[in-house]
Amino acid sequence: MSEKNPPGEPALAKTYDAHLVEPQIAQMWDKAQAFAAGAGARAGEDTFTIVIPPPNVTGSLHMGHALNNTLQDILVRFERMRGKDVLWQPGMDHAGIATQMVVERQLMENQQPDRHAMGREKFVEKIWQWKEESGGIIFNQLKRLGASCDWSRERFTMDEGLSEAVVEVFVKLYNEGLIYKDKRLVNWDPVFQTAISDLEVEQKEVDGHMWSFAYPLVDGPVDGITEIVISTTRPETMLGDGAVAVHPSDERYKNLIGKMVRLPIAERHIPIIEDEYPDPEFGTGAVKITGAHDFNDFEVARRNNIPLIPLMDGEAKMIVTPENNVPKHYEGLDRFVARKLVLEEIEELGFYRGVEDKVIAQPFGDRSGVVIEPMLTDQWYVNAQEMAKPAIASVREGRTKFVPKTWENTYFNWMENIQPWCISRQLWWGHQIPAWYGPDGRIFVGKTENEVLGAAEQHYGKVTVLTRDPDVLDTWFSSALWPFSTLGWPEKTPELAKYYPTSVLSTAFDIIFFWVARMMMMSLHFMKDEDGKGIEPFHSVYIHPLVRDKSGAKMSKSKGNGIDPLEVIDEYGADALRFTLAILAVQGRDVKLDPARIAGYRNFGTKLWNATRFAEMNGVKFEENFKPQDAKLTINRWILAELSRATADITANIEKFRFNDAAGDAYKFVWNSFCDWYLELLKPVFSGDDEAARIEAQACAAYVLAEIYKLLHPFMPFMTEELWQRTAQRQTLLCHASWPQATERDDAAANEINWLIKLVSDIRSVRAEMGIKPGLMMAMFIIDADEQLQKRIETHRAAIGRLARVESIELAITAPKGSAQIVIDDATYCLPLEGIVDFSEERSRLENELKNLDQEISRLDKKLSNERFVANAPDEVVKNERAKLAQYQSQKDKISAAFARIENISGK
RNA sequence: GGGCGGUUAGCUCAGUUGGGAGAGCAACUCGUUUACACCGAGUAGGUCACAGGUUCGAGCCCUGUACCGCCCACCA
Repeated sequence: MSEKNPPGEPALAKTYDAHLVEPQIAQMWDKAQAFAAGAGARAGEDTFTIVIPPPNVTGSLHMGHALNNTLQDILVRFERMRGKDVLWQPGMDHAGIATQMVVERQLMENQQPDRHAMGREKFVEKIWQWKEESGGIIFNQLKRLGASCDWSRERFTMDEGLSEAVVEVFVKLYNEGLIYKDKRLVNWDPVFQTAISDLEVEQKEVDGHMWSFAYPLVDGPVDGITEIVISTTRPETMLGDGAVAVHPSDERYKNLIGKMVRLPIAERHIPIIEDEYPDPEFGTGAVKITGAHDFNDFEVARRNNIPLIPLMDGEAKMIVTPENNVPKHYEGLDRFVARKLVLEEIEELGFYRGVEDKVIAQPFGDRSGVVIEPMLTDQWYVNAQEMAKPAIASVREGRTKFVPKTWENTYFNWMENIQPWCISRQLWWGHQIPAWYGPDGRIFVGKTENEVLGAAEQHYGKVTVLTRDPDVLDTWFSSALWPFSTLGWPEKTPELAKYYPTSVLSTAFDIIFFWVARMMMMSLHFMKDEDGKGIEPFHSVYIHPLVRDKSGAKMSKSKGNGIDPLEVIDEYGADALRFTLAILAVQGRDVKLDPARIAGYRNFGTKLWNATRFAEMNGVKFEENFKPQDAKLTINRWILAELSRATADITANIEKFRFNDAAGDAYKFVWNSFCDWYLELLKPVFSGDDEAARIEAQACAAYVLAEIYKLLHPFMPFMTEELWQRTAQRQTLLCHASWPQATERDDAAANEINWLIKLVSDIRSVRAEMGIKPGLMMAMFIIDADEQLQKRIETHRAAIGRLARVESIELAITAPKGSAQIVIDDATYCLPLEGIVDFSEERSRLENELKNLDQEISRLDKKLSNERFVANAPDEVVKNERAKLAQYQSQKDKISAAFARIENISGK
């Protein structure tokens, strides 16, 4: 007689302590350099590269970062386990305006001299100092999240190599005529006193007014008309008017074209011109033209040769010049103060013609939050229209794909209407533009000062002093080079050869224009194959959802509804946060994050932990020699089949970026299949007399657990690595273990266990509905049990007994008096209830079942008696429906019989 | 003004080629049998926004309507 197998003392603690484990695991990975480029790769496999969207050097981790980097890490860990040569390239960008802002504020707070007093060189030095001390804290935060970047390869957009790339690109594009300098209107931020690009301007609707002013005709009435009335939402700009425009078709003004009007206050004479721009239906149909402070007016002025008359300085304060002839008392006034004054004076002068309230769209600087002023300045531009062409073609022709695909529309829409990209910024922090000016203003562009000095000498015929352009480049200019500059370009490094092009880019939709589009343009221009064709920087662009709070509002500091990922990690662990974000990351829909969900998925981790603990208590040990295909026990064959199915599903879903489905598949397999049924069904095996069965079960459980650790590793890297290390003498880290393979499934075993699950569930339902005490052991009798069923009963007698609280199972010809009866397939299972419960309960239960069956049967009946269905539907569908109907019919017969018996017994 | 997305259980959402409406959470009823109360067993809950159409058959495809959200756009 073999000895029972008593549960052993567990070595694992009762609950998992993320706080304790995560730093230890992180350290272990770090020590092993587990995430270095190519670490764990198997020979003959492809490379897999992701460049991290570089966070701002000033940044700290918010939920959007947590989501994006979790998803990237899932991909990276998944591919690494698949044996690929993986590089996840980390780095950050210098964030021109943001960083300069931070340091300037710091100077102010410490009552130190401001940057102007300090001078450029010292100020930039100060920023570098700030960067060393407080920049890049986000990297430690990403490490806490478990991001498996190759941290040894960290880059910074301002470091030496990347700066070299920037200069190289600028000079080349300049020489090709794709970068040029131009004087035109730009979006000017009066707070930061720099130009910004269109993308950094946010149009917002605000309550405003539209005022009307009259400009009198200089040479007296025409057709009885003495003045022309214009409307404006920005009265102060009238001081800079260069003309009044009307539509050529506008009969009202036909005879006024070419006449002069007097501009009040500025007391200048300006012409009435015709142009297609004014809409005769809108307002008075006459538009004032302020070419130097309005984008539309600028175009009108340009094509009609109307002078552009600037009114403001860099702080958007009024200036007085001979050209604008603005009265002296306006000098230095803020534009909004000047607005009031113009209104007052116009009214005093008698030219005021009314006002109406109006919602107007106004441009705001995305960083400064103040109203942007269109200003006439010299700036550097990229000919984006030209560079967009190959970038559009790549997506059109499917060489780069967006996921979800719908974002391609957004991409095309923007790319096809792209405007020149203003790349110069009047800041000090950034890549200074490699352009120098001669005494006559001639431009010399080159990689180094020596290079341009040589060129200047040649041009002027003597050594000439040049002045360098003080401006720096838009931060996005250097970010646009990220996929190749981080790999060493312009040097021909082995990394560049190996890891470019990258595989996937993961980012938020609002970055498509800022970054994705520009990486496409730059990469296609500079990275060429042997035939000179541009190579796309990545094959897939995954656009991740936005994280919102649980009621759908955007998380923001000002609203105070943000959830700090670091606080979440402190409370629940990084694994819980990651799993939650992954299972919520549905394509094409925002993530609404409810903290309750995080607790729920933390529980999932605990569940797995305890499953391992339970296994350990029952002598489950990893057996190198266990061969899943040789498993004999039905229950083992079943769980292996389920494992295979889960493996296939999870793999396919990660490949498709369906993170929520992948996480959901893993969740269901672990909790519902493995814990709820497999471990429960193994309990009698562990405590039973069949030693061979026990040994196989122990090995199989260990095997499945190990596969679970692998499958969950991309989602919950810390806990799974910990369990992996603790459950066997492992030669490898889990993060380098081979990703599971789906195998052939045993359908017979699946059928058998599904029957068992159904039987146990049904018995439990009946017991609960009848109000039978949970502890009460019952007898069961089976009618119409065929040979196969009898065999199954023998196999699973112990399991049924334990899980359904059934102490004896016997065959019978008829149902014993007063039984509850369950019909599964062709057999009827009877639980004698006499003396235990009232039969009215059982009667109504059976009635209910009959009602449901009748409904299904009549539905199918109707369907199948519809000739058109039988004629038109595929044969297979019709066959299935017929089979279902037959099954329901037979089930109905059995239940009717059971019902009749009950009626007999209760003597009703 | 143009474009995109959404509307499915009390809440948050799945539902990938049209073929018997699903999950998690919450609720309710029970409960400690070899792990886990961060647990187990069970129960209830839906006119798939609305109106048409295509089809043997529609949550899914088409048309329209309503409401919500987002993006882009220069009406002074």
